[in-house]
This record gives sequence, structure tokens and C-alpha cells, in this order.
Amino acid sequence: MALSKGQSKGRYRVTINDLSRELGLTKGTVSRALNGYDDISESTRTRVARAAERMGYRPLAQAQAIRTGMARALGLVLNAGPDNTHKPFLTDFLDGISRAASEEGWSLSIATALDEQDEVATIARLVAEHKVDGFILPRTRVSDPRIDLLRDLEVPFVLYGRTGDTEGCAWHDISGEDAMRDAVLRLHGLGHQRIGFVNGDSGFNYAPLRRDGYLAGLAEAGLPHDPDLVRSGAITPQQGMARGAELLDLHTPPTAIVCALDRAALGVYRAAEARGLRIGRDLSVIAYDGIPEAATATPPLTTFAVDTRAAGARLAKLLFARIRGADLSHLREVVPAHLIARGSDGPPPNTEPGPARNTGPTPPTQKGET
Amino acid sequence: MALSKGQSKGRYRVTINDLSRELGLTKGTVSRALNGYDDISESTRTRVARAAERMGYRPLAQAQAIRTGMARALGLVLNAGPDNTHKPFLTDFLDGISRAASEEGWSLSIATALDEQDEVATIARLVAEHKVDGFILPRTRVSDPRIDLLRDLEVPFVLYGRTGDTEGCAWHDISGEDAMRDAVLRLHGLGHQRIGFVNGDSGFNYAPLRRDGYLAGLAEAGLPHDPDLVRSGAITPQQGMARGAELLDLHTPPTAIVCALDRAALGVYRAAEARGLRIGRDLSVIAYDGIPEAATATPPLTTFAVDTRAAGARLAKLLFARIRGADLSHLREVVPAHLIARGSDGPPPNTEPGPARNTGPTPPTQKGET
DNA sequence: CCTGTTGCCGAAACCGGTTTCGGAGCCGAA
DNA sequence: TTCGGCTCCGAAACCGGTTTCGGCAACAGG
Repeated sequence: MALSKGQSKGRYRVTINDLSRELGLTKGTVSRALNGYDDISESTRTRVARAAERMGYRPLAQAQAIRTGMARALGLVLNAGPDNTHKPFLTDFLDGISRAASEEGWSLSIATALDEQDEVATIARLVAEHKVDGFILPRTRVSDPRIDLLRDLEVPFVLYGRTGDTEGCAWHDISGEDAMRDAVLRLHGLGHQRIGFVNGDSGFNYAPLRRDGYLAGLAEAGLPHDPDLVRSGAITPQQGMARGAELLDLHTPPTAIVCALDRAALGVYRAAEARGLRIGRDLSVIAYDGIPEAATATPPLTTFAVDTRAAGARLAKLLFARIRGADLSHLREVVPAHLIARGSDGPPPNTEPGPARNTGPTPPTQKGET
Repeated sequence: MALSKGQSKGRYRVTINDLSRELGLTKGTVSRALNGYDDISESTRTRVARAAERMGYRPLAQAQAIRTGMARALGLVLNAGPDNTHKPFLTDFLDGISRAASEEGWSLSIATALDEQDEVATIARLVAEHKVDGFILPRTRVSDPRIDLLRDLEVPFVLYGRTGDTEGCAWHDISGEDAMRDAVLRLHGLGHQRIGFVNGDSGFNYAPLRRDGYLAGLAEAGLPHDPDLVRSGAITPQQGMARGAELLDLHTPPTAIVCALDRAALGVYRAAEARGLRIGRDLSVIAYDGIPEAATATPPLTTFAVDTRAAGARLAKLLFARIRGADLSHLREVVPAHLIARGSDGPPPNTEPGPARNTGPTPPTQKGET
């Protein structure tokens, strides 16, 4: 025969048959009692529930799956392409999801893909094999083939991020646009008049949103929009350094730069250092993400942090609701990032150190740092 | 009733009944033909296989599971405790595993735990629920309760790393001890006489091994072992900075420091900078891991890199073999890390730049950097 | 008192596979 | 020719659940 048994005898499982024997009921009755059918008397229901609890009965997910068609598993397809190697918060994200999942007795099944096409193929495979009942889609793009596929297959899914065509979509997202706007306003409040912006990968949905937030901040502050001050495509420190260099080498360079990503900001640090500029004094920087390196950079980076673990937990809960047919309007939420004020922003250099000064090591507004 | 259907009709699955109907055979026969039973004629076997291929038949894993007891899933329990938030290579690792798993039609089920006790409980739960057929255990400790549990439950598992009591254990590991020894020898070859060592968390199995490697290197180089030059417990840059500071503040400080972890080395960088020492000139540093930040540090860090993706793939394959009952002696392997020579090591400062000099940017011995 | 509901549970089919068992054919040997 | 053994497949039980269907008893209404 093909694969030998591997009959790790493990511990004895109590099955629904054990329960029914013990209770003197048929297993059909036990099943209905446990699943809340309304043709079971209240007394029987509690008797069954109590016995199940006492005997430690846990239904076998795959046995239920073959009849109900539900695997009781959440799916997550990670893009393991060359640029995504470094996902700072992946563990937290997974923890948020898996914890919420196991609270409901579900499991988390993950797969990886190397590119967009592979991602779609992997999702299709998981659906065809009935391995999962729904998907969490991270890193949404403005136009996202994964969404098209799942919409077409009528398989439940939730987005970590928003997307272009919102039909049939549930999501949880962090308001990057508000963060960018607040960053601009904060810098303007410190006295900055020329504020640059270094955006991330425009293929992802967050990029135009954050750009809009930056522009909204300019408008609200009454500052002009100078296209020269806006760069994009920086998702690594290297790219951030390049874009930062472009800005700093302008005829009239900005005195502050807002970055859509912490990693890009760390690159801007290097570009500034190479030009003899001290971050927080000669150049202010505010970014977004809250990666650990931001806290230990010199100076520590002021950034809008996102709670990735909480996002994972919320996404799992939204997906459960979606699978159970909840109304989409209740399954769309955008929460704010929270500012961690540190030492990378201050008044512009030409301001004499007098009145409206945001002093050196700004006290943290939110949670403390390491 | 409890949870409504969620009957995402998805695509129609071809079942074994479809196959048997099409072929005019009973489903039992089809099943045996597909699973390589020897009471099926060769002609029938190929006829069935061809039809299965043509019709795109994929057996439903959970249906097989309820009879065979095998879920066709690998389990991975991640420790999401506060110190493990930043796992640089997690995506690669997951990719290696999941790719190898899906090659065999298996899936990867992951769960998280917050501490050691939670880890054990989570594993026990997954076993009790028959969610997975075996485990990959990363970050092995010298004495590891996870191993005790799985050994007791007779559930297959493989270690990423080695452990104290090797009975019943299969593993794949990187030879950190060889790397540390080679680091010492390389530094000695450059002329260093006082070489410090900053180890990681001694609870993990790698720590004593790497320490042994460091000592072996000293012995092989004919250098004395000065206990003052050995520190441990540095797994973050902060801790690395502290341990590095201790070494640099010695009466006769080392001219080179070997670090068990790249992250600790980045802390040593800061300790050196704070004392006006230039890395690669005044102080040489060699570390281990190959995290991305090492390549972009100033100067780029010479380090022994490990291919985490390949490790994940190997571990999955070993686990398959283990589940199928392969002999343990074939399931224990240790592979070398590979040196990426960069700019953080050079001859000791008091050496006049003459003969045996390892010049500035050392040409990479192995793979190139970013 | 008879009848029609209703509440509640047993019986059995079902889901998609795997595995055991038995026997129908065909073969060669006695 | 008969018998034994082997090859190969059908039939049916089985895994652990879910779901449909039908019917018995208790109860209410007329």
C-alpha cells in the first residue's frame, strides 16, 4: 500500500458514539442537541452539553467537514516574493488571527506564493480542495485579481486594506490617509512650510490613500502643493534613501519629509546623514508602520504605529461573520493608527529657538517604547 | 441551527463516485487502484489513474482523514511571545515548508502560543483534534517540554535545531558551532589575539553549541581562553550593545568580537561607535544569521548566513519521512552556514598595514549581497 | 371522546472516502 | 476431470459526524 499507517495512537478521542452510548440517545439526537436544533428539549440539550463537557468531547473537524462542506479553517496566502522577505509583524499578525480562530475551534491554514499569479493559483487550489472556508487577503492592491477570483467563486473573504472595486468586499484597514494628514498638520504646526512626501508602491491600495492624506493635510494647513516634493516607489531603505536624496537635492529642499513607510524613512535618514543634515534638527521626518527598528534608530523615529496583532484578530472575526452571512455594511471598518512621537521631528532649522518649539525628546503620546 | 450554511457553491468537485461511475468500477476498487494496493491489475490501475488525471480528481483530504486518521497536514506552533515579535525570516521559512508540503498535497496548519506552557497546550490541542499529523518544532531548547510531550504522545515531529535528549528525535540544523569556530579562525588569521564572544539566550540549544564552536576555534588557533571575553544573553541590539560595552570597557579589550546573532552584533556596532571605535578598523565583528539589516549596516556586517527557506523545505521533507516511518538515523542532518564576507572585519588596529592584510571590502566568498 | 397539533426523539440515509472479506474466474497440476 | 491456488474485482462495512423523515406521546380544542 502507499503510505504506511503512522498510527500514532496518541490519546483516545471521545467520539459522538461514546457520547450517545453514555447518554442513551442516538448520535443523531446528540448531534442536533449540540448544534442547537430546535427540536430538542431544553433538558436534553443541557444534559448532552454537560456530558460533552464532562467527557471532553471535541467534534472531529474533518468529519463534520465532509457532510457540511465546511473545513472550519481560515486560509491565508502569503506572498513570499523577493520583496516581501522582511515582514516585520508577521508573527503578531498570525498570532492575532490564529488566536481568534482557535477561540471558535477553527484552525489557520497557510500557504505561500511567489507572485501575483501564483497567489491566485494557490487560492484556487485551496478552494478546490475544500481546505479552507474563507480567506484573509493582506496587502490589497487597487485592482486585485485575488478578489476577482474569490468573488467569482463565491468564497468568503476579508481584506486587510481596502481596494478599488468594493463590491462584495469586507475589510479591516488602518487609516493611513488620516495618519499622513496628521503628520503634515503636525509638521506645519511646528512651523514647516515645505513638506515632502515619499510614498510606497503605487500598486498597493494604501499608496493613493496616503498620498491623498498628505494632500489633504497640505490643503488643511493652507500650504501649496508642489509636485516636486512628492516621490513614490520607496518600500526599502535603499529606495527611501534614493527618493530622499532627490528631495534633499532640490533647489529649495523640504525641511520635513513625511514617509508612507518606516523603512523608507530609515533610508531618508541615510540620505540626510550623507548631506550632513541632522534628523530632528535640520530635517524632520515622520513615517508610518511602527517597526521595531524605528524605535532604535538615531534619533528614534516619530511614526504612526499600527497594531498588527489586533488587526489580525479583527480580520478573523470579520471573516467568521462573513462566512455566517452577516451583512457587508457591518463588516467594513477603518481604524486610526496611533502616533508615537519621538525625536525625528522638530521645528524647521531657520526658526530661532524661541517660542513654539517642540522640545528635544518629545514625550510619547501613546505607548512607551523599548 | 447554529451556523448557517455558507454554501459557497464554488466549483463542482469530482468525487470518487463520479470516477467509479465513469469507469464502471466500484468506488472501493477505484480507491485501491489509486492507493497502490496490489490486488489491482496493472491495466486497471493505469486506466483509473488516467481517468483520474483526465477528470481532475483530487481526493478530499478530510474525507480520507476520518478513515485513515491522517489529516494530511503539517503543524507549526509559533511562539509569539514578546521577544519573538521580530522574526526576520519567518516568511521564507513558511514558504519553504508550505511549498514542500503542497508538493505532496499536504497543507500547513499553524497556531501561535505566548509562552512555553501555552506552546505545549496548543500542541496537545492540535493532536487531540487530529488537526495535524506531525510537527515542526523551531527554536529548540536544551531541555524542551514540547519534545517530551510529542514523544509521549507518539506523534511524529522534527526539530529545527538539536536538543539535549536526542532519543526519538529527527532534526535539521545549521552548524552554528562550525560557523563560530571559523569566525575565530578567520579573525586569528587576520592577526587578532584577543577575540571576544557574545552569545545568545542560553536556554536555547544553539547557545552552548556556538560557545563550544568559539572555544574550539580558540583552541585550534592556539589562543588562550579568557572567561572575561565571553558574554551571553544578547538576542536584541540593546542587549548586544550592553554586552559589547562590557567587553570594550575591559582593561584590555578585545580587538575582535564574534557574535552568535546578527542582531546582537548591530548592538555591538553602537557600543563601538559610542566609544569612537570604527568597526572593521578599530574593532572587527563577525556574526551569524544573515538578516537583511546586516547587509545595509555601516559597515556591512560579515556574517554566516543561513538559508531559512531551504531549512523549511528540508524540515517538511524530513517530517514526511518520519511520518512514513523512515529510520531515524537518516533523518538527522546538520548543514553549514555560509560565510558572507563584508566590511566589518579586518586586521587588528595595531597592525601596520603591511603584509597579511585582509583588504577593505573583502570579495564575497559566497553569494553576493544587495 | 375524538381529532389535530406540537414537542421530541429514533431510525436511517448521507457525505466521500478506505478497508476487509469473499467469491468468481482462470490457471496449472494431479 | 477435478481440485487447489492465484488474480482481480464487487459488495459491504466502516470512519465520525450531519440531516431528513417519520412517528409516538402528550396536549389542546371542539
